[in-house]
Parts: sequence; C-alpha cells; structure tokens
Amino acid sequence: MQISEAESVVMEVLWQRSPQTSEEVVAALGHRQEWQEATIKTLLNRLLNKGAIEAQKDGRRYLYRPALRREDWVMGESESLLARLFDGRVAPLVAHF
Amino acid sequence: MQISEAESVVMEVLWQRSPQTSEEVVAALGHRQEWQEATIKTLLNRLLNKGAIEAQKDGRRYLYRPALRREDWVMGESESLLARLFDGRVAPLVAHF
DNA sequence: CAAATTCAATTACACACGTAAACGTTGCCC
DNA sequence: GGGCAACGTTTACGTGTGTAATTGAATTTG
Repeated sequence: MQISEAESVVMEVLWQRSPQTSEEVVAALGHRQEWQEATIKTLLNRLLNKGAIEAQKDGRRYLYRPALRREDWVMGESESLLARLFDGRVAPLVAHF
Repeated sequence: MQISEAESVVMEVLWQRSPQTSEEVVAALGHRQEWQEATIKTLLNRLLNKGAIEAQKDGRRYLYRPALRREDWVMGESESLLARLFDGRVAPLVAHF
C-alpha cells in the first residue's frame, strides 16, 4: 500500500478519529493546511481507490474510515527506511541519534 | 536536496567508492539492478543537475563523486521520518522494534 | 581521412503526485 | 415542483520519477 505524503496527512486525520465525513476532514485540516476543499476531496478519492480507506454511505454523504491500521503503516515505513539506510539493522539507526 | 529512490541507489554506489566513471557505476550496479545503461546515465545526469554529485572531466569521460555526505543524507531522511511518524521523538521509534 | 565506436546530453513517454476546478446527481426549500 | 445547495466524481494540468532510446560530439581504428 503506497501512501503519498499528502495522502498521509489525510490518513492521520482519520486515524485520529473515525469515521468522519469529508466535511469533517476538511475542518480538521482547516487550521494547519492551506488546501482547498477540492484538494482534500481528491486525496480522499485517491485513498479510496487504493484501498487505504473505506467509505460507508450515510444518507447522501459518506463516512470515511481507515482501512489499515496506523500501526502497520508506521511499521512498514520504518522498516523500509531501516532497510534502505541502515542495512535493516536498528542499532546504527539508534546510534545516529 | 531531494533524492529519489532510484537516484539514491546510484548515490550508494558512489558513496561506496569514488570517483567513478559512468561505466564503473553501471558495472557496480550490473548484478543487482536490471537497469539499462541509459537509465543509469539519466540518473547520473539528474543527480548532477540537482547538485547531489559532481563531475570532473577526465579526458573524454567524466569522473563522478558525491557532493554530499551519506551521513548527512541519512540524517535528513531519518529525521524526516521521525518527524512524520513519531512526532520527532526517538523513543517511540525504538519501542517499535 | 572516413567509418565505426563511445560518451554524455537531449528527448521521450507513461504514470504518480500536488493542487484544484468543473461536472453531475441528489436532496432540501420556497 | 423548480431552483439552489451540497456532495461525490471526473477532468485538468504542471512537475517529478522510472525507464529508456536518440542524438550529437569526440575519439579510435582501419
């Protein structure tokens, strides 16, 4: 599951609380993000298409929720970095800080 | 300095030993990578353009060498991940393994 | 010297991404 | 019931990326 940088920002919102309508997601991002509403809609759709989130119809709108656990995503990202930069070993990473 | 995934593979080769001619880089990647020679040339050029490597003319060919230390790149990547996934704190990262 | 070889630089092309507007459909209000 | 508002969906567009072929300049070779 490939989640882009911008997409992950939306994921974080849904991981924090879910389900949420697109409107709520927009509101949640409102303060920190300079995105137009349309942009967030696009990101929600891309996430839907790649199966990273699920949508459940609620009347005329949808409720969005993550389809994968943050835990797993974080694990995947971390291991990927570890493999690419530290030959898969944790010690050198830790030593770096 | 933004280095893409594919580009970083080339960087690793140069970090391991430098300077090297493009031919040597191609040879170094030969076994593990399925890339055409032209692909590697492209990556070298993109790295040159973004200033990640330097080229020094040696007769009719060039000798390529990194323009940034692996150390620094690794640090940047690690901190970026730490910031994005672990709120910048190391402990949770470590706990994850 | 002409032809072939060898490099690097230029051009190509499809797909992902960031960013967003336009469109189409459904439901609410007057 | 007709028009407006609110959603989600589709389309758009520039840039980055992966992957590579083509071109052009320089050099070696016959």
